[in-house]
Amino acid sequence: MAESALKKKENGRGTRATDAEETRFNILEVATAEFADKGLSGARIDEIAERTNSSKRMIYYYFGSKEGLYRAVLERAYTAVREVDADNRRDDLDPDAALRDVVGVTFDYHNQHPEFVRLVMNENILRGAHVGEVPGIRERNRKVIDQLRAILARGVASGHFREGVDPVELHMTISALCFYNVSNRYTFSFGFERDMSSPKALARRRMSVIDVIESWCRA
Amino acid sequence: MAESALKKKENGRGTRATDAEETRFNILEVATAEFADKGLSGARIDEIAERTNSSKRMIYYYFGSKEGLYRAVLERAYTAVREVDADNRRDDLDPDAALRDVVGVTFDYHNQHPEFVRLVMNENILRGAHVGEVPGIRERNRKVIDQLRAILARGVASGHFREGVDPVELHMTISALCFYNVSNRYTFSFGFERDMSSPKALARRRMSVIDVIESWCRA
Amino acid sequence: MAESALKKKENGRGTRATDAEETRFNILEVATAEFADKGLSGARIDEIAERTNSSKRMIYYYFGSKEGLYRAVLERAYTAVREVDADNRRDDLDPDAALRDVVGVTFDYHNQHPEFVRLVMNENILRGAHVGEVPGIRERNRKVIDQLRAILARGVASGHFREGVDPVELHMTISALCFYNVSNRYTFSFGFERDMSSPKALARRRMSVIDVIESWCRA
Amino acid sequence: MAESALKKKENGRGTRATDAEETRFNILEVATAEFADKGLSGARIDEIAERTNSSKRMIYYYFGSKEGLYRAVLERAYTAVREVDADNRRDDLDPDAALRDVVGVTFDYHNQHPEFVRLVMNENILRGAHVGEVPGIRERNRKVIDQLRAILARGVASGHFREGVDPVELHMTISALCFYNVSNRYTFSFGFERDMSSPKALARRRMSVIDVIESWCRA
DNA sequence: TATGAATGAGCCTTCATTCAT
DNA sequence: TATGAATGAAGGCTCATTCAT
Repeated sequence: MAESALKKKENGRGTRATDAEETRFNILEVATAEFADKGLSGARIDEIAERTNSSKRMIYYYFGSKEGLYRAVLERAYTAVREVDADNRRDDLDPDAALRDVVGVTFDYHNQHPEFVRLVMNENILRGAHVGEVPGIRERNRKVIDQLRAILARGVASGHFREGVDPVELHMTISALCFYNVSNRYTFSFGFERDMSSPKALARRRMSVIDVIESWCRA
Repeated sequence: MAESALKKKENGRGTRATDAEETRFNILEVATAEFADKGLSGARIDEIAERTNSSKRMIYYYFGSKEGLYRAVLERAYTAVREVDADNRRDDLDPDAALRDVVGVTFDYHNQHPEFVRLVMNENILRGAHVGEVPGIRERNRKVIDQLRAILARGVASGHFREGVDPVELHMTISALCFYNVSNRYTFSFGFERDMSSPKALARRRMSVIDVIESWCRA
Repeated sequence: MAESALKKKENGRGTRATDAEETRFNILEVATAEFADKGLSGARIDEIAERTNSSKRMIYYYFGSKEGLYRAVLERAYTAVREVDADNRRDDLDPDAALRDVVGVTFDYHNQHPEFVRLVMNENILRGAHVGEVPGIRERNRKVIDQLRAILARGVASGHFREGVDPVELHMTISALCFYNVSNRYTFSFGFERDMSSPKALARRRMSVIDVIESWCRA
Repeated sequence: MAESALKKKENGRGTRATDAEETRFNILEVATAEFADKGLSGARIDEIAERTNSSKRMIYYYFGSKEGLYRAVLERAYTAVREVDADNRRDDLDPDAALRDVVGVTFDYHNQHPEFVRLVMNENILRGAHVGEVPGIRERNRKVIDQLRAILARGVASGHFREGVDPVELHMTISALCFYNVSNRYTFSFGFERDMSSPKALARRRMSVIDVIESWCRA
């Protein structure tokens, strides 16, 4: 992660700047957990400050306000996703395997990052009030769509996939299936008395989701 | 809706009983909007009271606490869904048409009831803290699953559907696709610059979702 | 007790009046317990009403206000004491035995009626704001003092008691010793790790108190 | 008083720390008056805050809750008593004079500190719910008992006092007589039409109380 | 850069009391 | 006489934010 690197960033003048970045980083870590846990209105500045290595005053010093801190948290979460996607190169896989890989990786990321899912849920509760101020989201998404479009094109060319699958629709479908599994875990697993968190249940669902996507694209 | 009926419930003695139920009903309506809008912690009892025909004191008279009111709202929302499902009889449709109907109705319900979607989102933010106290959820869900199981069985028998589709997985898939379209509307439509609310966009997505489900079940 | 008699008071017209008195009586019983338990400000009208056979409205119907009810409770408690004192005739005892009897009976009454002690405590917390409106207190007290004065006089005449003991001072001394044992039971028994409520402890303290009074009056 | 000393506590860095203690002290002073006046349930946080040099918010900052403030007040009152007792050395007085001194000082303290008496009354109304959390009470009391035991022993040795007087019983008797004179002032002075607050009345009662104790212990 | 103290506005909740029937 | 519904005022408590040092 980029943030880990920041922690040890050295400079010639001493340790001051590094301390500042460490403080910022530490606050963000704590705040991410809090906002993901309770939402914007449910989180408490006092509680965040308490779990921090620094103080409440520092939160305002660095982030200006509760909303400013929330925005910084949201941005950091989206940035982390971007980095994951950027890492993946699938040009050497055949279209079908590439698609399965995209779906699988997406599924795994959501499960491994419930805090991201919860932040996005909360942002939608707020009707996207702050997402507009997070830079770079659209660029990242275009890349994601481009990648899917390329895979689809290769699949159509190779006869694996049917024509007419819109890459944005495809992404929305993948995203919905992966997101829901984490976002609605509590109400669904209670209401349908079905475990959704065990490795076994996740593995099974993972396969189902891949299967859904594949059967939809197949020629 | 059942509540509308209550409003006019007649009794021999006059209108008193009806007034109390009207008050309760009115509070629930307003509270549903508020909790769906801002979540449990974001909603304000004062604001709910203001938009009500009665007073803050009456909220506590009838519901005991903010959480008590929230639970009543949650229960009412789930009850409303149950009633919709119960109304639908699909025995006279062929399996394929029945399945398409189920998906379409589910899709429409979510779009027409964003407040339900938002309440469920919020309840998941709260890690399902209150859903356990809403009676009847599991019974209703069993009926939903039974209905899907029957459709799947008929489809397998007629050769339309493949074997091995688990009805709970199927429901989860349908639900995810319909839910996400409303729940993540704000972040998705911003991030991918795609309209998700216009009648045209909804009609298109509705078809896609039906198509996803159908192609997954098809033999 | 006079109140018990009221419960069954019959009249020619039916049961209406009796019901009313029963209601009043029942409210007073419950209110006495509540006010003795929590004090005037700590007691809750709602809770009193709940434990009553009737309703909150009836409390206001019969007693006008929370304070009115409190005054009625106070009056009833003082009336009960009066009746106990009136019952006691000690002319046939020798002065020493009579004095011992007065002290013993007073000690026992306080222990058997902690609710009376607590009501008086509370009234003193209120700086005696309502005791002035309770009729008959002074008359009763004059009788008590007269009785003590007579006993002292007989004792002086017989050579048992010294001269110069003021009957009001004597009553104050008796009262203080009997009252404190109940009123300060909680802080004292905690602070000095001494049981003050067991039959054994009470019997011992009873003897001490009698002894204190006796040795003070003895010639 | 220890608190007065705290007000001027000096430190090298300036006056900040002192300000905080002043605020705490000021709140405690006002709260003591309020709780002594109205009891725990009768006291109003708003009113306390108003009479303070600081604000309602500060009360919660320093004491957490109304009960927390009440406990702090109770502790301070008990601490003050301890200090008074600790000051008194009576080894150079003969047993009789020492006992008279103990009783007189106790009598005076109660009269000069009605707020202490009222706090203890209130705590007993609450059935000693908080006294257990006040540290040091038992230690202080043991010292008081030890002192009495020593006086009694000296008196028995010198032939002034009889044997068999239990020091705890003695303390209870002294305490009862001194406490009652303040605690039941309102109901008693009304009921018996006797002044209990004038210097003259107090002086007279003081002598009586000393006399009661003395005659009880005398050989 | 850092910290403990302080704050005003507002939040959830409760109370004694009254009204309509 | 009796009851459920309703209320205004206030009570305890919490929040995000700022100040003094």
